[in-house]
Amino acid sequence: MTSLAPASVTDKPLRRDAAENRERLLTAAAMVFAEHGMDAGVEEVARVAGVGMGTLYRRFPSKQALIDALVGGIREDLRDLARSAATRTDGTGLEELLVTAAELQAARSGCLQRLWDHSEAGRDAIEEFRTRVVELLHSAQAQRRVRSEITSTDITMVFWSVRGVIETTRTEAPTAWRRHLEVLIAGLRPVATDQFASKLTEKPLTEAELRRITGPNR
Amino acid sequence: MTSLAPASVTDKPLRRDAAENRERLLTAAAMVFAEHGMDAGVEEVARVAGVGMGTLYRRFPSKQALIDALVGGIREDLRDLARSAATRTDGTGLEELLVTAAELQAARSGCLQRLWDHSEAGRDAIEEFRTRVVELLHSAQAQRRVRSEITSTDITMVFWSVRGVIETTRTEAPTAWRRHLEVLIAGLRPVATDQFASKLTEKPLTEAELRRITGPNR
Amino acid sequence: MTSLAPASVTDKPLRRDAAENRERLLTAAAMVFAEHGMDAGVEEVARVAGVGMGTLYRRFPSKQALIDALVGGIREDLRDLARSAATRTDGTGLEELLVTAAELQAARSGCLQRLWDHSEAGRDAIEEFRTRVVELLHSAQAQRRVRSEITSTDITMVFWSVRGVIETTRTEAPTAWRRHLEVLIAGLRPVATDQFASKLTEKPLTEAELRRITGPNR
Amino acid sequence: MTSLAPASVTDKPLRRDAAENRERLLTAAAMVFAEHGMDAGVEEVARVAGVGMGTLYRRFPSKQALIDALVGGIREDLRDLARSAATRTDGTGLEELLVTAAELQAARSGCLQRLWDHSEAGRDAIEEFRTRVVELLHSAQAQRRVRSEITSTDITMVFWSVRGVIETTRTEAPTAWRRHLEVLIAGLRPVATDQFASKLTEKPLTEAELRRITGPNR
DNA sequence: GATGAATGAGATTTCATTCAT
DNA sequence: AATGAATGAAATCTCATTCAT
Repeated sequence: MTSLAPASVTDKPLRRDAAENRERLLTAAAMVFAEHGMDAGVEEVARVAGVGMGTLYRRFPSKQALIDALVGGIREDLRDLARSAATRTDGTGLEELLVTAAELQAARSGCLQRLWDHSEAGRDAIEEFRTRVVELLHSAQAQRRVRSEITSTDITMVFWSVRGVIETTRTEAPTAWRRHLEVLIAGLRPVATDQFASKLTEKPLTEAELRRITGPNR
Repeated sequence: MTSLAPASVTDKPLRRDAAENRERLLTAAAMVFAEHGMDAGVEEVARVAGVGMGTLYRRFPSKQALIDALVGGIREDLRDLARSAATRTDGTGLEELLVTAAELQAARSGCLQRLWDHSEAGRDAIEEFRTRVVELLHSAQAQRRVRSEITSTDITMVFWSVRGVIETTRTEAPTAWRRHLEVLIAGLRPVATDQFASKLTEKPLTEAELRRITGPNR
Repeated sequence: MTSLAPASVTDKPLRRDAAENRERLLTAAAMVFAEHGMDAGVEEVARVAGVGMGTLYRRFPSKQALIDALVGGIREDLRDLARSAATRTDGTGLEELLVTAAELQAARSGCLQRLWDHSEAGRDAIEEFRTRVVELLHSAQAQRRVRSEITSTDITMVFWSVRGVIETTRTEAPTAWRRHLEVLIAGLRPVATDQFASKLTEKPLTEAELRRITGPNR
Repeated sequence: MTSLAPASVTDKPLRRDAAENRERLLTAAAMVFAEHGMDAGVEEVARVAGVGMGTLYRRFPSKQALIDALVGGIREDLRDLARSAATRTDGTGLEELLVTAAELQAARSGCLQRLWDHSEAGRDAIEEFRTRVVELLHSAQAQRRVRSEITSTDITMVFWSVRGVIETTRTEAPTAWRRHLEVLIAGLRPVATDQFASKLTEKPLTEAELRRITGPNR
């Protein structure tokens, strides 16, 4: 997993102390937002990071920018997880990704509601992530680990779905989502031709709809 | 489905106009919170309801109380949906409830994050709801519509899970959750004995954990 | 002289207490800004007005809006002074206006630097003011009280010029501008044909330039 | 005209690079304050000067000190202009000074409001300036270029007055003050004995008042 | 000596709640 | 009882000044 928020390659590198403070602020923000939600004050974030308010605002020009940096970092981590999963050739990469991405969401709860929305931060990363998901899905389907009806948007909805469980259980049962994910994966499997075989009858979420949800805010 | 928020039976009945204002406020709050989230101001709620701030605070002693009333109403509606599903005797009641409860969550998005937490509002309703879920699950399992490994906490997590999809898609694809719910239900089905049969290996969420999540805040 | 800030005719009238607070805030702002400049904090304004911060921000959505209201009020007062001066038929109206407008600037020092700039507040009033100045100038010239070379922009510059004296002297010699205005008016008088007769050689400020200075900010 | 801000004779001379930085900072400050007013941040000044914040604060212990240095420089320039005007023996020195001092104010707009106040910077220079103005006035009066009623404080108010025009017009009509100054000078001329002869009736600003305005802050 | 990051007090603005009309 | 104006604590953000590198 990469650092919380690597400096963009186009910006001049930060001085070492500045970069350190940036990391501390992102870590602190992750903690504070995870605990109190994104309504938590920036003062608390600065306090936890052990820096002054001015430092926070020197590194991030607004609270929103801080949140964006957090979200961007998670999205880059998601991309890296997808790359890693893509190295599997036996069709299990998708399942690996479902698990590792859920672990990531569980570890970074606190700004998950921004993770899947229009926000610009980490756009490239999330685009690559989605491309990898398509490939991983095809590979899984080729190996008959996932039935052919399933679309990549169905997989994307699994990430959203897991988020709902994580946010509800994070405090009291922080690994409960693992059980739920097993049920979800079971739902993706090819179906035996039996009495209650669950053929999907609803139309999948279209790519266009997905882009309206996660794509750039028009 | 019951009224949005019937006065508790222990309170003296409100005058008719007062009761009307109460309903208007709850309806307005549902709309406003659905659109702007619970960070929306109470002034906006009062404005949409067409009443003054004083009236809002006469009916609900705090913003929290207003939210609680909303949540309580939804919980009572959930209970009613469960009662209704319980009238089915063919084992399909659980599936009916999963769908109707999701429809309810979709219609009442805006305070869903409070729906499944500790809050006191509608406690009795949510307790009865859970009892009914247990019965419905047993009935479904008796009819082999759901495999025996599934526990009632697994079902509860389905509600939480659907919430994640609803919150992400409500604006752009308000029925997308239906497709996802199909996948989820497929995951509950008995598994054919084939290569990738999805035996659940993770331990289910325990009743105790569930109570720590949704039970009274200690 | 009109009230500090008459409610615009298009807005619904304020409740009496609200209107009172509005006036108190404008009066307080005039005092505070006059004393400490426009850098003075809004908290001080609220304190002097004897109201809470929230009240200030209920009446004026931003500090800028408060300043605009002040400026708009002064501009309306300027217009009224011009109207009043216009009732004179003996050519002395212009001189009356120069004096009364200076008195007004002296009484409302504190936001004078905004009085003559692009700001939108009281635009109609300032436009009428300028029209009246043209008429008053013509009348004065017809009576040979002002020499014919003088343009209305020369008169406008007299207002700006007086402001410079007022701002410098307001604390220590609050009526010093009266003497200076006499010198200025002497400079407007017809010139006897003597040795150092001051024919004006510089081109006057054009109307177009004047509008770029005081007109709407493009 | 002297350098922007020669080091005080009592300080040890600065190293050449330090002196250079000092000049660059003063030049930058003049530009920045002229454009954005004295509310402009010191960071902007340092940026324009091409030095770091630390350097700025090494040269000037506070923002106020920077402004004082600017003001002091302008005051020394004013003194030099007065000295230069004093070389004229034909009574036109005063008029020359009025023009050149106005040109200086126009060129150094940005801290004009501090130029004529209590601030200590360049006190000696401004004192000499005032002495020269008295001499120049007497000379002009001896040559009948200025009428005898005019006092030196009247002349001082002309500088303040011109400032008002410069500050209002500097962006859009940077030479408009020249026309106004002509009107002002006309107001100083001896008056023909005609109908509307402008005898001055207001008492002039006294020396004592002037000192309260521009003298040391008690 | 120069740099620019860090500081934190103070500024503006918001909003849940109270209260006079 | 209803209204909406008033309240003020708390939030976000700025910037003159200090300090570690």
